[in-house]
Amino acid sequence: MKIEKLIQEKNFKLTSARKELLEIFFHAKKPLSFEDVKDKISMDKATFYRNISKFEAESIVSSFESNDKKRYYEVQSVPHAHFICNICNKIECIDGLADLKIDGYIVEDMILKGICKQCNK
Amino acid sequence: MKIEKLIQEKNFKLTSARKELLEIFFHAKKPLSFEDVKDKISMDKATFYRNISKFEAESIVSSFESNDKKRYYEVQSVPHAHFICNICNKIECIDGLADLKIDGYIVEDMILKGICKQCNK
DNA sequence: TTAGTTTTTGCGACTTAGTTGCATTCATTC
DNA sequence: GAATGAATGCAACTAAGTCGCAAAAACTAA
Repeated sequence: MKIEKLIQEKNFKLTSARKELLEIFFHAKKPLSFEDVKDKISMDKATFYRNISKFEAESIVSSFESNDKKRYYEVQSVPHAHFICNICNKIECIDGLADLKIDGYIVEDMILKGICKQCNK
Repeated sequence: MKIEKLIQEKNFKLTSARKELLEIFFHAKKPLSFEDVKDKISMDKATFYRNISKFEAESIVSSFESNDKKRYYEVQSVPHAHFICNICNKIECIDGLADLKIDGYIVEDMILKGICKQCNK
């Protein structure tokens, strides 16, 4: 099971909270907030945030703030941009954008805001 | 005085809170949060947020969330991107990026995150 | 100028995402 | 299968932003 292996590689204790969390994030098609996760599994928010913060420190997940004051998390995989709709607040992953070079800066993440396909009809 | 005129054009009452706020934002070189503003002038946060929200509704200012859970505001002028440093959290305006076209979407804003010039030394 | 109406302000109470301290429970190691 | 160090859950807390309300300021017309 690759999730168990990943946890042990990082020298984290193998707890069911961690397994459940990573299970959810590895199967998610889009970034999730704590609210999204707690609808799927019962977990104290302190446990969620403490584990997520460890996962981020180990570069297993990455995160960003959306329009709704919530932070969204996803498993780090292929670099891609995120589109946040200013009308419906939906978050979508956008692949295939050439990565941006700006002199002297390292661009690690790109967030686009505007009007999504659904709302632009 | 262009600020007075602007307020009156929008049919807002000409109060000193509004004049002071717009004065600050028109002269700012980068987006500001409420915290930044209250260091410059004494203003109740409710007054700040209520006025800012009116300015946004009238497209006088625009805003985005940063890494630090705060919202940053600036006067709407030439469209440009923002760079947020993941290390020092500083926000910079980035001009001269070609605007991105994505089929079916309207891109209104671009936020880049990564490592800024200062931190990348 | 003033009297009347409406809008804005400031205060305090509230909301909500996220954090922290602490006692209990659990995973690991010998 | 005990010892021990880390992880969990709970409750209390923090901080950005919102809301209701009474007082104050802006505009309007006489």
